[in-house]
Amino acid sequence: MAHAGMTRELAQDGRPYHHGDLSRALVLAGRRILEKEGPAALSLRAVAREAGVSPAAPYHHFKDKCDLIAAVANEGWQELSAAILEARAKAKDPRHGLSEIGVAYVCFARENPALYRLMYDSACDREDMPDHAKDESSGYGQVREALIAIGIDPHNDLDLRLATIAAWCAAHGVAEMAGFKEFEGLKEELGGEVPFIRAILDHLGIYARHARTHHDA
Amino acid sequence: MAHAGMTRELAQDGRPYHHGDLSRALVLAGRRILEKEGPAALSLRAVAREAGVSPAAPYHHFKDKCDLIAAVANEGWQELSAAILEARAKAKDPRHGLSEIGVAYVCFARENPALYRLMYDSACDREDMPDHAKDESSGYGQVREALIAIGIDPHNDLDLRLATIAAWCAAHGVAEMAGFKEFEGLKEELGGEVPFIRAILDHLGIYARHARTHHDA
DNA sequence: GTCCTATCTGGACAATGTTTAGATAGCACC
DNA sequence: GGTGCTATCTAAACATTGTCCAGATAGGAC
Repeated sequence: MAHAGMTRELAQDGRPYHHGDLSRALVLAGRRILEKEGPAALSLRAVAREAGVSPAAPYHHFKDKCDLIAAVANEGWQELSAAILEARAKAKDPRHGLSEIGVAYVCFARENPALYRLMYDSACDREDMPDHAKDESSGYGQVREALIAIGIDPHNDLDLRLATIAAWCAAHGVAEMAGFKEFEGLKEELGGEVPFIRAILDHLGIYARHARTHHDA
Repeated sequence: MAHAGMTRELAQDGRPYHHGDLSRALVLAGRRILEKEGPAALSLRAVAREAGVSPAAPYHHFKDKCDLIAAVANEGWQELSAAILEARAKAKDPRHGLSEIGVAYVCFARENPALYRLMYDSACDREDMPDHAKDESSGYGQVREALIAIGIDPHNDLDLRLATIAAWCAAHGVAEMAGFKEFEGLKEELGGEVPFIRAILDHLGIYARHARTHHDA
């Protein structure tokens, strides 16, 4: 058989199953294609090709093409969560926590634009926020604690919820808009992309609150 | 010929060419499909079918599929511009202008979710903001004037530009996030979608500034 | 060693974006 | 008023995509 050699070749590198952990390999292949060839090239067949399997193979691990890209998106959300966690931990003054979260969020989106769009699209297709955004320990919870550290009354639940959503909306908006090339001049004026992001976020409500209390003090 | 009758039928309503103003007809067909069957169904062939022409016909009016959907998106931007203009005009107190713009922007996106996403995608594919957003008389200019009315120093060009961008980012962020079904409970608590949108925007920097000056006064 | 089941392949199908050659019709010109 | 020109449209074809199905393959349980 022609593909007997192929099977052996793939089995050589000690993978558990027929072709190893295809599920994982497909997700990795998907990200590779996304980064190198853009979102338009991210087809099921291309992913299968990149992983070295037939076009039908992915259907044993994912119900759909959507299901596969949802898995890729999920990886993205995990990394974003990690970045948020790290950013808040890195802030010396807890009052800067939210601001750092915002910068980290936007920076992640700017460094992985295609992935971020995939992440949002995938979430929005089911009209449901990704689990990692809702998770207490990584997304929603981190923002809420940062807001409390800034001075939002933790007992005013309505206000706290609204502020959390607002912070999330603002970060998403900046993340997606910051890519337009109209802003390149402004970025240079401000000395780079990160200062630009900070400047925009500073104009946005809760993100500016630390600045205000800072100025007031 | 089979299509001779068809041609006559379309020529009856006084259109200039073979099948009339196909360019326009295709854009309208595109929007109809987008509304009724969602963005996934918006294929070139489906649009041609809906307009009653062959799959190759659109290529005489649009260079690409992208070019066609860009035309659909362009219509969307025009309507959004009109909505913004109207919202600002309707505000009694000029200090409420920006706030009204924000609500109108988000409401438009919520009423035409598929179209709004198409608009953003189409703009972001060429990494270039849509012309209507940059236009002095409809997009950028309206926001800037509303900001000046709110008290932003018109001579501080850097701050004015940053504030304009921030306002745009915030509106975009809320527009896209407001669709998640996690917020439905909150919307009910606040008495509908518009109050919800207002509440979020009020937590976002410049949109809240009128509220602050209002409270201060 | 034999069966079971998960996993993969090859081939097929409909649908899509796009191109090509050829038909059609409005328009200018003689 | 007929003749060509050119824009517009059709029909047919091509490669590619998502998806499904029958059959091959192999790891694990008994």
